[in-house]
Amino acid sequence: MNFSKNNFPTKVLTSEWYQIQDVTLAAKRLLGKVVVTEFNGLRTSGIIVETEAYNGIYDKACHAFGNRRTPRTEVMYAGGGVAYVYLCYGIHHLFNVVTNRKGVPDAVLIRAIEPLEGIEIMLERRKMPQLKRTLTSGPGVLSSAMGISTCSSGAALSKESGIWIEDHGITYSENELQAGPRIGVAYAEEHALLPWRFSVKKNPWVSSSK
DNA sequence: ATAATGATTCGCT
DNA sequence: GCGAATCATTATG
Repeated sequence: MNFSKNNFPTKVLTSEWYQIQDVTLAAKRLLGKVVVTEFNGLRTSGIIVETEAYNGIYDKACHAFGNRRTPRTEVMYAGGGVAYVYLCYGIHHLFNVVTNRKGVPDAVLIRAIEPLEGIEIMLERRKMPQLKRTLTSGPGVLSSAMGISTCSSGAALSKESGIWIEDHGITYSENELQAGPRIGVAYAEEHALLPWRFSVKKNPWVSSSK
């Protein structure tokens, strides 16, 4: 058994954990969890400090709005516990965690992490000389730092696929969390202002986008 | 086959 | 604060 810094027995989240029916609850529960990647023996990890919920077919900001099924969105229907990674603006690979049961295309976008392991590796991937807040504060740069690409889209979150999430016993009470509108979804009309972006209050690693 | 469009980031002002 | 970079995905003809 492995232990975290605070002596908590770390455990890998199983696919059962991701079957949460309420995607906003899933987004809140993912805060404090630890996302880990290990590609080519290079291990990196970080504590999730900012997420956004995307509510499947009912959410105009979600790629699966109106039950849209395309080769890209199909992985969101596979059931909780797989990764949905897609390319945004032709440059950025955005990492989402699929939640809820099979056939319900809910997903949580991971927007920021607090670096834990493999900081040297992340600095090199980002071509940054030293550790700064911007290393992992934002969905695009976080994927860059951890080596996540669209190659992982559809992969089950497990050690076998090189990308998974662990529980290190870090939890937050409701008043330690902050909720606000999601970023970059102005086109989603009446769904644009829903307070479905969640972050840890006063955490310096949260992305600065307003 | 072609054209429009981002769940963003970075550099400059 | 503002605008460009840049390309897979998608819808449409």
